[in-house]
Amino acid sequence: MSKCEQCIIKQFNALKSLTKDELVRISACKTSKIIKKGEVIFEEGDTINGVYCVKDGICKLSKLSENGKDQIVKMVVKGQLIGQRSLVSNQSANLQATALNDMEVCFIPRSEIISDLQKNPKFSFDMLKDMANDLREADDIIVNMAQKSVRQRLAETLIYIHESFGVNPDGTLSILLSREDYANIVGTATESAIRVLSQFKKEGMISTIGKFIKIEDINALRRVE
Amino acid sequence: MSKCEQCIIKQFNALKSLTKDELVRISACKTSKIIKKGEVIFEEGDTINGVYCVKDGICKLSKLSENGKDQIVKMVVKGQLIGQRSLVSNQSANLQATALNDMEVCFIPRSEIISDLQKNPKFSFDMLKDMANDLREADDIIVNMAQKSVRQRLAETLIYIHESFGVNPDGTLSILLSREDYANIVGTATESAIRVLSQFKKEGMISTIGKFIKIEDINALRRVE
DNA sequence: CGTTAGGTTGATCTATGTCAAGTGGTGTGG
DNA sequence: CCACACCACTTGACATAGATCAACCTAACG
Repeated sequence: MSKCEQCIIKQFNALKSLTKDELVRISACKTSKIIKKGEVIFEEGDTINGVYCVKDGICKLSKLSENGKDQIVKMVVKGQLIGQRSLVSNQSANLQATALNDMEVCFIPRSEIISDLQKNPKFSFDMLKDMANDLREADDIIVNMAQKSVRQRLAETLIYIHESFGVNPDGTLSILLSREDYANIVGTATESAIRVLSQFKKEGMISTIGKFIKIEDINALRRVE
Repeated sequence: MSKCEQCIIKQFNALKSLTKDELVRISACKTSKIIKKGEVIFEEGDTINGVYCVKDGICKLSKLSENGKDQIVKMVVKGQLIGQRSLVSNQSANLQATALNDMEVCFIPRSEIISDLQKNPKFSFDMLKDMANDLREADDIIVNMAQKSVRQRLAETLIYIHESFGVNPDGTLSILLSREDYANIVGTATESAIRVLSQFKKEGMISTIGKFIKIEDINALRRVE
């Protein structure tokens, strides 16, 4: 099993602020898991008892509503942590995490991390920063949900994915989402998302290569009103 | 000027985890302000350079969207802090804070608080908990926005206000909001909010006493689909 | 091959946004 | 103290984005 103190992934999250000793200790009790595409890492109500550090792959955090849809709240990629919120507040998960890719994650049990949070102020300050950032994004999403049209939200989602998660060599979005996933991000019916996407295609803003989407005119997408 | 170490308000927020010495130091450099109803404490883009501790009154945190509406994201009452997010991430405010009442707040400059955050792990852990809580609420709001009707959201808003902020002696909601405020919380047009409220009234779930709203049948509100 | 899941399109229906008109209360300046 | 203006509120009529239901298509996969 690889060692946390040598893991480059930690550069991208709060774990970078742990001391070498702390990392060695964590390394000793962490477990590494492979998660298949589509598999659920944890669901709403689960007691997670630790955090996951995503070494590879992508997952979505979503929440089921009574009407059966699940709203995607955030996407998490390589380098980020999941489960911090539950860890800190010591509550069960309020979101479900589902792999969108095959993933590789490390699980660090609660007890280890909590003691570090309480002893290493740099570490907890870093985690605070991450959470502050998530909070800001969440607030922005609330405003978008309330005030923008499906068309606008979908355009922004495409731009966001393009800019945050990058593209494949052929220029297609590196993250492959189903039409239903897109609908669940913008909070609309699948058919509506489909219609808007084909509209974008007709207007030349995007194209499709197989199942993949390629953004052809990002500025046009930005101009969508 | 009153002293932080003796202030009972701090019980309700992360400041309770500061040591007596830290509180004395903060007390020495804090400033106290009276803010009139309707006044803006800070707006989006402002560099706040500190946190506000709400000693009395209530304010709304909102964000303006391009179309001119401002979406209310959170309401803050006596005992809570505002500006933590910006403080931690060292960014300008992404929300506007507006007093809904006459308020009394203490302003604590950034430099003081930051050093405590970096030295006192109990304090930063407490703030982390607060922020984790905010984040959870924000995620829940996203899901509600995406999946529920205006009628449902408004019903839930009334319940939320009733349970979180309490009632006056005559049973009316202690927080007085305009119809526009209600609309801006649920993210709808003012006229729509008005219509739904009068519907609730017609159905006997709420009544009005002057400008105040009284919840008559909270279970019926809970049952709103 | 048949079966299945995802995708697409068309035809409605409905919640909600928008515009417009009218009411009542409240404060201000003459 | 009145009249005016202003603002929050209310209600009606209408327009429309988006949900829902249904049919069908295509590709993957046993």
